[in-house]
Amino acid sequence: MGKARDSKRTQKNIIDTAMKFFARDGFDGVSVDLIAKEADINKAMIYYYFKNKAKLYEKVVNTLLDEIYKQIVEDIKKAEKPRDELRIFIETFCDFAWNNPYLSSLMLAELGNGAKNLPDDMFVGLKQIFLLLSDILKRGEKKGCFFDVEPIIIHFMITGTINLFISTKNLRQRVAKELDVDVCNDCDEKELSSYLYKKIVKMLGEKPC
Amino acid sequence: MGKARDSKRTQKNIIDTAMKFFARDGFDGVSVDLIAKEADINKAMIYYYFKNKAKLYEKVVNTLLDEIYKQIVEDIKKAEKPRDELRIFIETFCDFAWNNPYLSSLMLAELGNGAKNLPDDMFVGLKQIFLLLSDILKRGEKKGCFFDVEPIIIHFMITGTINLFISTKNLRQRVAKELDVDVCNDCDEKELSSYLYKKIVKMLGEKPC
DNA sequence: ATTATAATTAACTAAATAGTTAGTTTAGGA
DNA sequence: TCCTAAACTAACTATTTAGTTAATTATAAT
Repeated sequence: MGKARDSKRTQKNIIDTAMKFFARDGFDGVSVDLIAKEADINKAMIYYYFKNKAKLYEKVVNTLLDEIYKQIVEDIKKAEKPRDELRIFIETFCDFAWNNPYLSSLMLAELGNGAKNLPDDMFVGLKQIFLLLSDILKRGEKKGCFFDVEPIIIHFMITGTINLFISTKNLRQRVAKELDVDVCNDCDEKELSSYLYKKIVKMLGEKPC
Repeated sequence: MGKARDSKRTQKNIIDTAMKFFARDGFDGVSVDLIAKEADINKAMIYYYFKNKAKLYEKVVNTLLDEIYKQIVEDIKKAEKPRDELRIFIETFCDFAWNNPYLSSLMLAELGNGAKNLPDDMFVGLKQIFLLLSDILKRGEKKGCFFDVEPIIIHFMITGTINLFISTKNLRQRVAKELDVDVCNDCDEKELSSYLYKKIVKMLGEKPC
């Protein structure tokens, strides 16, 4: 029944549980005791495998950012033109965040507080993703496909919007129940990404390429 | 020397200090002891005036959201056409957030975790601001000034981008130092809001009105 | 001046917290 | 089969935490 000792499984178990609670309650909002209890392991195992709480958090964020980065790099190979690259960047980011909703909460929390929980060599993950998009936009601009591009702002417009949309799912339902106002409650990730792409292209697009 | 008893001043002092630390470290990241120490008042005063930590947090968020809402409502009176309203919404939001940088961190933190720290009757502030923009966009759409508007997404594109840009000031400097890449470090709030307005109008604009 | 009340303080409690330690169990190779 | 190192446990410590309490000081109206 899988109760045998298995360090890989134990570690994954810890990371998955930690991810869930860090995303919901933030770094300071979760106790190591709780993570241990929810993961159904002895608390000392967390210190055994991850040294301390901060390192565990680091590992959690790193894991997510690394996965999404690799996924985008992989998907983007299919693209030929800058617009396709942009579309795939948006689609893949959106898809991944939709299916790993902890990512959005964690990214917003980290960016909101200036990545104070992330040590110097660790916010590499955030940089990588930004550089990927920045590169797409700049090459596109040189080719004349995009114009008047301010990469960091466009980056926030895309990833920020997706992260906010996903992490406010419950909040938006709450609003919709109380008010007679459309907050796109029935929109899924495909609709979000296609709307976003359409709008961003309209905003940046010079000629179609 | 202003050492005399003054309940108003004491309360403001507590709120201002709490705001600063809640923005930096989040609700769970700050202790009441620290706030008291930094505000140079006795901890019991916090409980005397605000009942408990959660209520203090509520007061802090409420204060900021209320101020910005009123400011936008005030400024927007000058507008005549929908595009002017949109421009003023962006400008005022941007200006206020730039000069009260705690707002951005707090908004991102609250939205990121689904406003779990905000009781039901309190995320009114967030709703109000959204409804203001939503109204501008919808009326503009009816008049044929904007087209294909999805209010909640546009709202996140505007406020999310501004909040992220402002709360990542330090982070962006760190990135710029390490990499040879432009992250708009010299941009001030005027440049941010004018770029944003220009792009949003290009994105939504049907005819100029 | 007296008094009631609002503002303030220091010292306290009980629970929760991150992290440790010393010892025990298990699996797999010799 | 025995031995060793990795995987695991229970019980602990020292600190920090939110919140309380009872007593004290200042203020402003009578």
